[in-house]
Amino acid sequence: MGTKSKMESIRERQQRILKLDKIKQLGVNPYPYAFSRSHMIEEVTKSQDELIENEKEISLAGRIMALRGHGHTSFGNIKDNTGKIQFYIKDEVVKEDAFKLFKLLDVGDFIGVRGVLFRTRTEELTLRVREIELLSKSLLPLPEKYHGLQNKELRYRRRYLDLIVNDDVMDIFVKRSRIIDSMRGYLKGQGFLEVDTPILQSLYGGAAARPFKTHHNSLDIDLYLRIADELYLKRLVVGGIERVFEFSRDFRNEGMDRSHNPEFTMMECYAAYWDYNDVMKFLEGMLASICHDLYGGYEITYGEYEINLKPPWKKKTFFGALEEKTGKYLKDVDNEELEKIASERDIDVEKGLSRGALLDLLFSELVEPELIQPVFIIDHPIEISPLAKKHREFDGLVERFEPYIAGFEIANAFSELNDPLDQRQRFEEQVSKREEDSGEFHPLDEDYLMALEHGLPPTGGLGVGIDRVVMLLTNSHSIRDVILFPQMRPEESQD
RNA sequence: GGGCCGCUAGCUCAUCAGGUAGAGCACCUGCCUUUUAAGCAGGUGGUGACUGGUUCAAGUCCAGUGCGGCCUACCA
Repeated sequence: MGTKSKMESIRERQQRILKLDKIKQLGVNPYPYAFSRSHMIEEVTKSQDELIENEKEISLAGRIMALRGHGHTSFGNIKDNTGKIQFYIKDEVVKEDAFKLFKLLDVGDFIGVRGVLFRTRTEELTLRVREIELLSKSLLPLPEKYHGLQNKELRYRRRYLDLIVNDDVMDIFVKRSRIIDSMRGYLKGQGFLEVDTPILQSLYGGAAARPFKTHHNSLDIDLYLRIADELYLKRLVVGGIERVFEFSRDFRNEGMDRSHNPEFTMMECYAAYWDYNDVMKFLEGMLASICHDLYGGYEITYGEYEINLKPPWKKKTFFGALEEKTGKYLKDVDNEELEKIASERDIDVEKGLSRGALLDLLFSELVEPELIQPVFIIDHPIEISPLAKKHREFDGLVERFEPYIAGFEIANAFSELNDPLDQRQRFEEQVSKREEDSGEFHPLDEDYLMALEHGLPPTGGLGVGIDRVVMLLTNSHSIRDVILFPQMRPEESQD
């Protein structure tokens, strides 16, 4: 049978190819090179009174979104990146060939039009077309004009259609871009330098996650896609870049769900001479500023919640928050007791979990879901924070914080561990624990330790989950709605 | 990984109890010089995700596979 092409079964495509031939017979190139437009549609809408009054000839370009033919005339709509406008074309107004061409156009085609604005009987702003140019002929039809594209699978796989048809989707990705601009501007305004560090790393680190593995042919070595850029950025602080940041695409070879995509974007930044208190102030200020840039205020709606991002945000210690829920201060409580507390609350506990894992579990089950308004959870147990500096006051804790908003963690930060001998010891503990768990060999990052031994100043560091921030600020409930091309299984297996 | 649900025309969806499929939009033909989910008349379009089973007969029942959605778990 050979390959069955879905395309070839579409009759409409064949119809459009016939039209394409007729267009060529008119001497028209259906795929010309450029078109100069005088206005964007949004500008036209804004200054419509003036444009109508002066009968100013304008030119617009865009995709045909609708056609309503009436014999000798036609109405239609074109859409550009700023909006949509109705046009009106009448056979007596345009040249004969132009009307012939128009009759061969379809919804989905790109056109350029020149003419003068007027208002119809129903007061709709409309361009009376004097000249029309085909800018690109489309062969496949757009989704249905009223219901649009609903099927989520198709929306993710053919995001371009989703963007054409669902304005709110376009809006999310415009906002995503603006959020990143705003964050970058804020960082630069505070003297941070943007850098690029390796994505292909021979040794991965900076987080606890399984990596993607690849191979470099001419070096004949295995490489990993980074799971974090933390260790490289701190090398740069050692190198004298006192404030440094990177928007880092990270890759983690783990499960996917509403808040995890295998590749995602993290903004990490490091500032010499800051501790985690400084970072907290910085972060709340930055997020509030981004929100203000976007919406002109600090209040946002996320699902059923009204959230206020205005600083200062509350702070709760990790164990303090747990104590509120369990009535017990758990810092010095042993594993057996922790397991008991979990099972009393119907939390499934696997046997042999480490103390850190148990605490983490209790926290995410009991505390996390209730952290709706912005709050900094601070001073985590040392077991789950191998890169954070020991707490200046409390034994067994580190100077770390995680801000929670709307029930999920949006960042992770600490006073960076800059004692090279302490770091070595913590790495060694991590490594042996991981080897126990997975049976794999995990080499120490000696190169990073060497950098630390040359001296890292006191440093505050921060990693912000960009996708989650975008979710929060666009009221999106799946990470797939804020990533243009989320990871999907291939549609057809290749033979 | 587990549970539930979905997959029917390009798109959005029907098809109640098994009798070889329908609508709207889109497309084609005709009519229509201010319409806007334009209208009117006529028409084309389906390997019912895929594979197998039960049955005289399967989109419909059963099993498996694929892809997806929601929930859940794992994972920071």
